[in-house]
Amino acid sequence: MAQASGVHVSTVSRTFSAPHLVNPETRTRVLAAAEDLGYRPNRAARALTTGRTHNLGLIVADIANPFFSHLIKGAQAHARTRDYHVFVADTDEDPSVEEELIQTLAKQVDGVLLCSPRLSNRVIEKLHEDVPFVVVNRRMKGMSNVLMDVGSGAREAIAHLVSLGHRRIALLAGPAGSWTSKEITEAARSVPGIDLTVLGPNSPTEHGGLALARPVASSGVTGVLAYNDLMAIGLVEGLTSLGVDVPGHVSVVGIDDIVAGRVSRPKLTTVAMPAEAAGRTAVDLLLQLVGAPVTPALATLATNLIIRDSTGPVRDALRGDP
Amino acid sequence: MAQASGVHVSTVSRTFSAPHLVNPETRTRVLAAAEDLGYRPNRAARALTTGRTHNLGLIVADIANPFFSHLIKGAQAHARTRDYHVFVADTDEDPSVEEELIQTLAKQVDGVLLCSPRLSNRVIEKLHEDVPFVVVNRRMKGMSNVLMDVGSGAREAIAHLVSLGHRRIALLAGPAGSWTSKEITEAARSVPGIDLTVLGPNSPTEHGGLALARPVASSGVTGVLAYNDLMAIGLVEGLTSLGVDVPGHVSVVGIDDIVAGRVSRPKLTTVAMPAEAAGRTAVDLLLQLVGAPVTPALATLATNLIIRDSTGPVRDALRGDP
DNA sequence: GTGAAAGCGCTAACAC
DNA sequence: GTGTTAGCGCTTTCAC
Repeated sequence: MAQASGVHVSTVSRTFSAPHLVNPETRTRVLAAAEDLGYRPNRAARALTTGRTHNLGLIVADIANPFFSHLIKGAQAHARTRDYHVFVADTDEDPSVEEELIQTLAKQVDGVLLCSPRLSNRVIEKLHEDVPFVVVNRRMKGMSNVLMDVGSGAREAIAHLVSLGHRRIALLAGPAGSWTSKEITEAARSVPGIDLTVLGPNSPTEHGGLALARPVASSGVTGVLAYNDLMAIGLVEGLTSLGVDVPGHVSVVGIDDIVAGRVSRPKLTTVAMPAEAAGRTAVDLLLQLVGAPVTPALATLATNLIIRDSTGPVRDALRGDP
Repeated sequence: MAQASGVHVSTVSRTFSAPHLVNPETRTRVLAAAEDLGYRPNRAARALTTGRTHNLGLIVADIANPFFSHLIKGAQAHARTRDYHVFVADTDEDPSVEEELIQTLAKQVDGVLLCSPRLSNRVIEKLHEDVPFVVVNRRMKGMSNVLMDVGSGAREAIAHLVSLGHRRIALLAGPAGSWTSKEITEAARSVPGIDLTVLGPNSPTEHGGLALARPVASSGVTGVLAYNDLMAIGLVEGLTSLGVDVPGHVSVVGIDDIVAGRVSRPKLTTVAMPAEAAGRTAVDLLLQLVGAPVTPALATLATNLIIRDSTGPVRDALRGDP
């Protein structure tokens, strides 16, 4: 490449990384040579000297979960516009996998997007010494955070249930170690005048919800807020097959607003989470952290309740029914 | 690290890449030092000399499409067990983005998984000179392929419609450039005794299906096979809001078997595609290609029809109705 | 079994 | 404006 254009390698280098420092004519010549040799600077080699890999790591609990897949889509699309590639990794909800992943990725990326980590604060803080983080859906002091205001979403959801006459309400918690689950639980507990039952921790999947149908049915609650839509959908399935009508006997609210919730019957009432926006925002925060280690930033994204058909008024027969 | 353990760098190197060549005692000492310094060999630097990056590229049309997100999950999980990281990129169905992506990724990975590419054969063949490929859901001579037997799935679906008395059938095609779409179309055309209308190309999304509700309703067909579940779901939504009952007036079959199809009402009859398995298989083929450029392999994965509630018998009133 | 030296492809001073 | 040199962190002959 250097000899193909008749210049020294350093001139080739400058043509790509600091074009203004090279004579326009030379530049044209180098670019032309690059064009027909199909030459592109090797990013790995470049990383070795600059210390910038132009890669990002993105770690989620479950790639196939629609919430995360939208987040990934947003993050990846945004990263690409900034000339960054992104490694995507799935922990399968396993904290030890999460830790291992961060460690092996650390040297290969300029920063990592940690989404809904299940690791303890202590471990996250330790790992943070090796690589910049942006933590999504968890409050971590000293790091940039992208949070969704799921607490107020949960309060809104419960207020909606209360307005329909529900007093005995169940909260289906998410996985252990989930910040979101803790936020929801606290928010729900802060609502006065209701009789709250917290069930969990649970696997945040359709199957996890399905397994809760019997406990929910026998608990006597008339309203349910689930950790996410997948669980809510599983619960509705299970309840229906038990002969419990939704929303006739029990009202169900999910969280996330995934497609499956919009098309299931009854259509799922849910707290919408801006997953793609979270991905974009997280990339922004991470990239500004990479440029110059500034003060960690905190972004909070609004959620909002979408009322559909899985919630309805308490039936007289059940009011006060133990 | 070298001096921390009192040995030369080359010994450290050997400890990690060829442990059997180093004295057990020395090895223990080096490993211990690595442990408390948190040292890990820099993969980018290693790649520079070995030519193996231990990275894979994975390019899909739409990360948020459940079919692809499951494929990604399978590929990524399997890659991790082989000590590979994976870059995931989304083309948004845009061929030029696809090409650019492959080019920037080429030098950074040992190979790429091209899923449902929209590029022309010629361009793919040219790009293949730069980096090994495994192509998923498209037949490409000279490269390893992972195919799903969607042709026989489509035939099975249509046979099912025919057995219910349907003769006037519409096929909702997918995006231009989609091999799968072409396969389905050919398969459908090969079925004798039906009156087939092909509508498309279309955007392979819920919205794409929704937009087809009116054309389908006015076409007089009684059975529909859609390019994927997302479109089928959108179509059902649109049909329903037009007062057309599914499966009363029109029977609908999708392809993929995503969660949303299982929970929508009516539950969607569909051709199940083994997305996760495809991801795993593709990684296997790619890795064996990387080791030693062997003969490209071809893997064909079976599909199967899942009959649910969106298909039913033709109603007498409509039989023969124009 | 281990050290020394060269080199992977690039960038970053430093000369000229 | 461009060439020279050194060096990023590793692997890989080649000696010993």
